[in-house]
Amino acid sequence: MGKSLQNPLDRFVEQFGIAAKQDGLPRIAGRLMGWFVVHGGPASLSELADTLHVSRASISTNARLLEQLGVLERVAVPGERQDFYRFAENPYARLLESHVERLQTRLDHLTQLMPHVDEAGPDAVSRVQAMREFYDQAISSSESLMTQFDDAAPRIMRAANEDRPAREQQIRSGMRSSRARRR
Amino acid sequence: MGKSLQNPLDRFVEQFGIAAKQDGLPRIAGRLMGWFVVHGGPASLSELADTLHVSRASISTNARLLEQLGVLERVAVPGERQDFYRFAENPYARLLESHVERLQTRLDHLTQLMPHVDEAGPDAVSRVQAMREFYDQAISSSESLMTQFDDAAPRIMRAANEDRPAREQQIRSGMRSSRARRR
DNA sequence: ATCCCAGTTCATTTCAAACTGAATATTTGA
DNA sequence: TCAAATATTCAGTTTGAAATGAACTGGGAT
Repeated sequence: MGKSLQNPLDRFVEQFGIAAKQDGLPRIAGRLMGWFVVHGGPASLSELADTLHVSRASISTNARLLEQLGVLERVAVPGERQDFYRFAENPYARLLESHVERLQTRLDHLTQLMPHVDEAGPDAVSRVQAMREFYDQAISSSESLMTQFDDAAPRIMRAANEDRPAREQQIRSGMRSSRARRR
Repeated sequence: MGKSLQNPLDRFVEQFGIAAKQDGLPRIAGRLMGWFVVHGGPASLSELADTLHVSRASISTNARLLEQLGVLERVAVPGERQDFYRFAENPYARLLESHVERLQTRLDHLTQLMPHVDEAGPDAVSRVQAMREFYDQAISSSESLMTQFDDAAPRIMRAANEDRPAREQQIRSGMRSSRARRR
């Protein structure tokens, strides 16, 4: 069993499954996402259930979850009755949006705490303030990152650069980076 | 049962516990962290086990986990044999470091995939490249955020501003922010 | 109208992680 | 060195989420 570890593509799918668990998503959602990163789609639910060796119910549930998160999109294939999903053209802005929402919730908790924390002493007040500041900065940072992956605003800019592919700048700076395999 | 929901301070501790689960930490680790944000410490393991109503074993394990993450510090209290923990002066840089490490792992997986992904077609190559770029940017963003909360570099700056408290700038900009309770 | 096909929902099962109590190790003080 | 106090480790239990199979729903086609 576990024969899939040989093939690099399958291995990647499994790695994504593990990674997903680490940030609170079901393992199957991660494997689905990994599969679509590689294979793109469109793919039907039955197809996916078959290749990932999980029940159709799980695929259905998790595909809809990923659709919710903006990672997958449902597309119609002419002459086919089944639902098809494919990897969204640009899921990144949406992913960041979800991330920001989580951070915002934490910040809200801290803010709700503020009026009551003084009864725990003046140090408590500054600890909470410092943490609020941290989340505030983290949110700003993620929002700023979002704009780099957002289709809406950049579309205006892109008019002036229509000759080159939309993502080229991103990809090039990725290539330039020496971050690969460091650590 | 569940009487703690009345007190805002306890409620906050529980909220932190839930939040911790969402990013893959044990619930008790989150509750501990929340408790220390409010109460600061130093506190002994027995004390913590008592006030959070969990076993001493769990406290021990999770306190060490948080120590590992740089959230808590072990301190000696004169004349006491027990270990005492307190909230770290500045856990934020460390927290970001852990976050960056996780992102880096994902990026590594993508990089390892690169040499094999072309067999899935040219679209696969650009999807993986786009995702690598996303993680690359996310890492840069978090690292840049890190510098704002890092004690090491700013310590040089601070020499010129020794008259005012170290965290003041952070706190003030937190006050200025109008992010609270939006959404 | 009825049959078929595909997707969703739901009750149940499975499984992994968290938590616990007890045993063990370690440290401190006499 | 021994005894007392404290921390850690570990085997077992509990818990909750994830995954499943089966029942249900809806929507085309015949």
